[in-house]
Amino acid sequence: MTQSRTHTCNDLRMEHVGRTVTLVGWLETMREVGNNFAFVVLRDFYGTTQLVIENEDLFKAFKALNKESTISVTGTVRERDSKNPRQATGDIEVVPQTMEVLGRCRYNELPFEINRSTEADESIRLKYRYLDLRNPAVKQNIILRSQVIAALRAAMTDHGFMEITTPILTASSPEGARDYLVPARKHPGKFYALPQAPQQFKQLLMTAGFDRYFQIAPCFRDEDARGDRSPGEFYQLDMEMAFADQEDVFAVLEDVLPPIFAKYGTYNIASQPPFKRIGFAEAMEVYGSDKPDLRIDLTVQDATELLSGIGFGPFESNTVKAIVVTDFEGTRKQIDGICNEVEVQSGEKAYWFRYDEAGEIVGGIAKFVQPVKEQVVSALGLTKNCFVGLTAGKKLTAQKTAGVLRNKLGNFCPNHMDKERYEFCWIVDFPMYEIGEESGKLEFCHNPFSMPNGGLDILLKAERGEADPLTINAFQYDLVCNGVELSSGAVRNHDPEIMVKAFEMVGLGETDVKAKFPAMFNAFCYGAPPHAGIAPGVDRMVMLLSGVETIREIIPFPMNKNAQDLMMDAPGSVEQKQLDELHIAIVKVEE
RNA sequence: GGCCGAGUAGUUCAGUCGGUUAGAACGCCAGCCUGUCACGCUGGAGGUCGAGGGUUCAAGUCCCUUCUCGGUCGCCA
Repeated sequence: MTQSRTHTCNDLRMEHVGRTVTLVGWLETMREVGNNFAFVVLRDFYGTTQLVIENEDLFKAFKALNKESTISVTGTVRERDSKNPRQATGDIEVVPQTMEVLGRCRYNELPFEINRSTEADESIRLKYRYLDLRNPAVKQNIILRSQVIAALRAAMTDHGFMEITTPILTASSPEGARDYLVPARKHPGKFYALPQAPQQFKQLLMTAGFDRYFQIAPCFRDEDARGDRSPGEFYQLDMEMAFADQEDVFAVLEDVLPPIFAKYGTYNIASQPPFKRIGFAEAMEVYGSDKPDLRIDLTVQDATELLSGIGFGPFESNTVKAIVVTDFEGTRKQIDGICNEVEVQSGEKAYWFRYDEAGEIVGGIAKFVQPVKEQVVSALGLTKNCFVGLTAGKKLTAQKTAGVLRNKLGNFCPNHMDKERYEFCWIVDFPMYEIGEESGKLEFCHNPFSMPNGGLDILLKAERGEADPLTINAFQYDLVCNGVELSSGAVRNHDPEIMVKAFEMVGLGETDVKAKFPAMFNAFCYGAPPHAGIAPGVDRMVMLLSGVETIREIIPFPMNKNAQDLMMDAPGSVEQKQLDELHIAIVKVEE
């Protein structure tokens, strides 16, 4: 019978000296110093403890073991001759009298060294994720994830929200991302779909009379991966409130998120409520992005009138945007580097000139700016030793490129960006409709569930030609933190009549609404409460808090870029019998 | 799907102008070492240079094809 542990590998301190203890864990390393004498590092979830082997039999037993075997040792705690201040248990060591092997590691060579696993090739880390996770630094991100989720649950519950689970097997939704389909054995030729989000269910919960719902909800979308977007599945803090509007939703998240960011984040400073609110149009105009990083104090100015006619080709009959950077210190090479990065990321060129110490326009496109120097200096408010970054193109292109340039300049200039904090903002007043690039016709800009600002009246006005549909805003909002889009939400359209009218604007009608969202449309005909909600991405939140570069670092068992689980070997083949039961035939398609 | 980058020992990488037996560090194995903690010292094993084809007297290196991985754009209402 194995003696159970009396302490963890992070427990023992000077006060325990002289005690007999039992520790369990993984054999991390063995340092032989002399004959029949060695130091062993034992590691468990909580930490590490040094063992000293002085006994010949034990020495042989340990030497015969491969690293990463699990063992149990019973021995005496002793003060160390030479203490290690970098180890929590560094003042003491344990002298084992007995050692029992609990789980032998069969391999003397591992795919990578545990404590340096992050340096290994990612495919190998993913295949041996259970070894990768033994690395305390890797494990820490998963611990953080667990703590953040626990804190979110507690905060939401405190605010009167109730966690309710919604179906994982549901119906395919006609719009949005590509669905993951599941064949229905009892219904040949038909399919379930995994939910892209619990969107419709949470709105139905509101209609059913639940007042405040939330869920740490798994969402499934069959779209290609990114550094900050895991393929296949991700988690949202999904929430919805009945008889509530935009202000109610904002108030909840402004209350819930800052303390959690301040407590668990790499940086311990977070925006205090109320978060800054920026209209979509203003965000594009001033920050060149609908997810501005407010840690950067630079803004975009319009310089179309000023510079489009100065004879510089790329500016000719285009919108021109300028970003003025005061007290700029950068070499020609660094400026070229920034412009090059902008071009790689946006596909558009950035231009520049400087207003130097002597009050001269120099560098970049200075030659073209020189003749209008006085106007430029006064219009852009230039002070000596200024850098001016410029972008051009059609309005949206010039704005977006300026947004990329703004980020690059901010990250380059420490005096224009205080990185060590979390800056939240709301982006509000998204347009309800846009002209589709391919169709050339009016389309929903974001999603058809949002309530138009102005309700039925504004839609009727637009129908009568008294209002431009492109100026209609939706009660829709994004929460942005440090340039990352954390979530989208909206006041929902809970009125069947307004739903139909909203669809009619884009050439659809009641039949389409009923066909696409039958449950919701029918439900709303039985008396629906006005409701609003939002769904911050849990993975992105944890990513921001931990400061890691890729989303895979904060997912316990991530898939690779091609949506494969290398550890479980998924997706994999199945037996013919399974396919037969599901009425599925595999057909080879010639490319 | 497009573009960019990478693929050489168990791992991370180097490998010049195409030219001798493809190297280093860590890991592994053996020996030595009684206060190490990235222990140290000595020695050793370990390679289909992602795969296939081509050019050449000669290819890790040049050319073509292809596979895999990562980044990015498309995509993600």
